[in-house]
Amino acid sequence: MARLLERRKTLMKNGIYDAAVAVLVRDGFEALTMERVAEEAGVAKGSLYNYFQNKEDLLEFVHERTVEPLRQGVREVLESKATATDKLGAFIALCFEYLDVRRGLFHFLFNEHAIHKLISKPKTEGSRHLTAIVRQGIEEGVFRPVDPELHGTLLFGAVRQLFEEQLESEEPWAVEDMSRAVMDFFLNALKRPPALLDEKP
Amino acid sequence: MARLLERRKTLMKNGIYDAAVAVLVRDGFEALTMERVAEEAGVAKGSLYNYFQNKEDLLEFVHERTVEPLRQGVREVLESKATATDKLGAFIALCFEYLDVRRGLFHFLFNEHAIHKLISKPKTEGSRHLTAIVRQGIEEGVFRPVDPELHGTLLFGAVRQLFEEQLESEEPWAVEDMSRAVMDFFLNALKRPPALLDEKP
Amino acid sequence: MARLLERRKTLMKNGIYDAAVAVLVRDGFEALTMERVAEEAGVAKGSLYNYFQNKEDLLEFVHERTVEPLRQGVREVLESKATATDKLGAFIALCFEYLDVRRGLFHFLFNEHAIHKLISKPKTEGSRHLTAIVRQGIEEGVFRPVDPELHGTLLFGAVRQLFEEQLESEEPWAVEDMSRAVMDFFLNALKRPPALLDEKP
Amino acid sequence: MARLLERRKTLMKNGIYDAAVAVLVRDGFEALTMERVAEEAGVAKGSLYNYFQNKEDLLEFVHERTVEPLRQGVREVLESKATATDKLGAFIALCFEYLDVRRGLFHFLFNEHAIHKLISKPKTEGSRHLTAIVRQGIEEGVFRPVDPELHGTLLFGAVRQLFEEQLESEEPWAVEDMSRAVMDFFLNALKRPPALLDEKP
DNA sequence: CATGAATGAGTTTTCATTCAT
DNA sequence: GATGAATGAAAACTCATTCAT
Repeated sequence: MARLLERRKTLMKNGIYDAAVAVLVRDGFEALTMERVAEEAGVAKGSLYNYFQNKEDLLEFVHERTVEPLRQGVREVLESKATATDKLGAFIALCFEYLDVRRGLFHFLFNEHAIHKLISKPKTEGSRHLTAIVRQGIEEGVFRPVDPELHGTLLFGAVRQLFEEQLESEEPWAVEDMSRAVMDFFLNALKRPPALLDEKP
Repeated sequence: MARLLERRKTLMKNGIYDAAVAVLVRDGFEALTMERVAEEAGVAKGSLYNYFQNKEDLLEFVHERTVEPLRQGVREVLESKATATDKLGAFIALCFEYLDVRRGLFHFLFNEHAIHKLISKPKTEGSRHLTAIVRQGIEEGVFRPVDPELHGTLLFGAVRQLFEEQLESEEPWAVEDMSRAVMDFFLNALKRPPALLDEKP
Repeated sequence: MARLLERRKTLMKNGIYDAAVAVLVRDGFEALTMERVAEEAGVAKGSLYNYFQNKEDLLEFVHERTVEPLRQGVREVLESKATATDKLGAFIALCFEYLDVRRGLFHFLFNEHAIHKLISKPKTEGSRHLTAIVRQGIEEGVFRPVDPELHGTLLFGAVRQLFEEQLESEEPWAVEDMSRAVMDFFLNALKRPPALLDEKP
Repeated sequence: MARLLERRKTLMKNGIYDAAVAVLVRDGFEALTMERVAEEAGVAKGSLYNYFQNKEDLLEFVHERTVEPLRQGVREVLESKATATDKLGAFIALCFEYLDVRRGLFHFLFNEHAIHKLISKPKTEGSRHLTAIVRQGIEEGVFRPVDPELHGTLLFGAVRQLFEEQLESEEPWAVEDMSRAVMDFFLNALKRPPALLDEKP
């Protein structure tokens, strides 16, 4: 019984989520009023408050639900037994595949100040992931002995920028091409000089 | 006489600019109401509308005026006769020096959605500059024959990310250290493999 | 069977009454929403409407049920065969004993405007009771020949004020002390001048 | 110049005050929305916020401005050199004269919970004044040696109750009659018994 | 009868913009 | 040009009441 109610609640939250995303993608953040979300969701304004305490709450939910799958995927890659190089490739592929699906929405998620207040972490979360990969790569001896923190940041920034420009590009690249190109860039930036290949770090 | 009026107008705009920046840095974007700007500038709310058509206009001005010096510096570097490598170094140094001065303000400029609407260009402007440098480097034969567009984007993203994380960092790096580290990263990502040094691109 | 249903209904109303009082005492009138009452009573919001037509109805019930015992006690005193002096004493004692039990709740009952709309009578009801006592006392020849209406009002006001100040007092008096002191005041205000004791009114 | 602006501001506040009072008297407290006040005052809703920070502020102003004259009068009486008996008479007269002017409004001021929160003092302020008078009367030897605190409260309550009942009465007394009757009551309640005049208190 | 999600009118508050002085 | 009071549209949020299950 409680299960049924839970289901209903989830269904409703999903509907509201979809509505919010639709408004966001179509009209942008400024247009995201409770009224419009309700309208889009086909419910009354007041009903939104049966599922979210306030607008901030709803925004947080939208962000969470949107980013979670990507974050989850990245986490799995990170925790796998793969080599740093493979993780790097997987990370990049994940990002761009995800981009492909959620184009419009991400524009909001990546840029919104109001959201940034809530989620100062996510921006650096990517950096931290890449930092971990870089560190692993160095330990595996396939990457140069660079500062992992710094290079994690730089690599993440590179991905993010491409991500964002693709987001608004009129003629975006194919996901595979982007992934390959970025991977190439990363490996060149990190790979040990050939002359040193026989040295052990 | 017209000259004098022009001068007055400029003076006033400067005062308003300073006020807006002060509010922005101190209280954030949400607090940036016309009222507060006027108050901070020591003029009447209505007077703002003698110098700017509307809030959007003022915001654009703030952005323009803030970014312009950096943009100008970058342009000069770009148009100079220096080698790609030197331009790269100069570009990076310029960015981080600028960051050092305007910390608080940039937080707003880089993250604010409302602003982003107005200034979709600047974000890609950096990419274009670096694209130009990369292209020059390739022509000069010191960089690998990569896709300049893509690598311009990636490099700019790397700088931007570091820039932003430094913006909110509790213990930021020294500007010189950052510049050197980033330069190192860039050169490694772009330099021609030693084995190919004698080939002509 | 109808009897049984009646019982159930009464039980339910009692539960709702208790809940409403609990909210009122704990959180004040502004917090008395149907939702909170239902929650406190452990029933669904909609169920309240099976027992009360609307909020106003419920409020009226709360008032009635709260004041009724006091009113009943007063009525019994009034209708008894006691002397005016004894009735006066009993009235005062009743009031302050009642106060002692319902402190928090009365704060609401005595001061709330919304309630006053519903219950313009009760305020004057006390006056009327005391008017009756004064009238009896005059007839019995123990009170001065004053205007019973006016003095009923004045005496009731005196009790009420003390009542209310005690309600919010940090260190309230003992009930007996208060009763004695007020009785003394009343008798002095009403008693016939000793010199006139042998005159008939 | 500043004087002029000050004047304008005061004028406006007066207008808003009048409007608020009109709504209050005509339609009661529940009907006192910012919208209705604005409408009644013939200004825009937003304009109210140029003179009052929020609704609470406005309410406080209404209360203050309404009660102040009475309070001022009472204060002057209290601080005068008159005898306790005269002060008592003056106090009573003041109250009822004031009542005569502000009938409808007082209903709100005396009963409103929301207001009471802001002004827990005023209710007891009257008690304190009468306490002072009683104390003076005892010192002057014209009142019985009663507890001034208690009797201040009782007397104030008596006045207040009469005040309130008159407020809603269909056929109110003349102010002079009321004053005389109450004064008579007070003096009887407080005067020293003639037979005991030679005893020491 | 019990439930509690849905409703939507109503409330406070903000703020860019206008305009009379 | 300067001023700042006036405006009013728009936003977030509340809550008594209804009604399908």
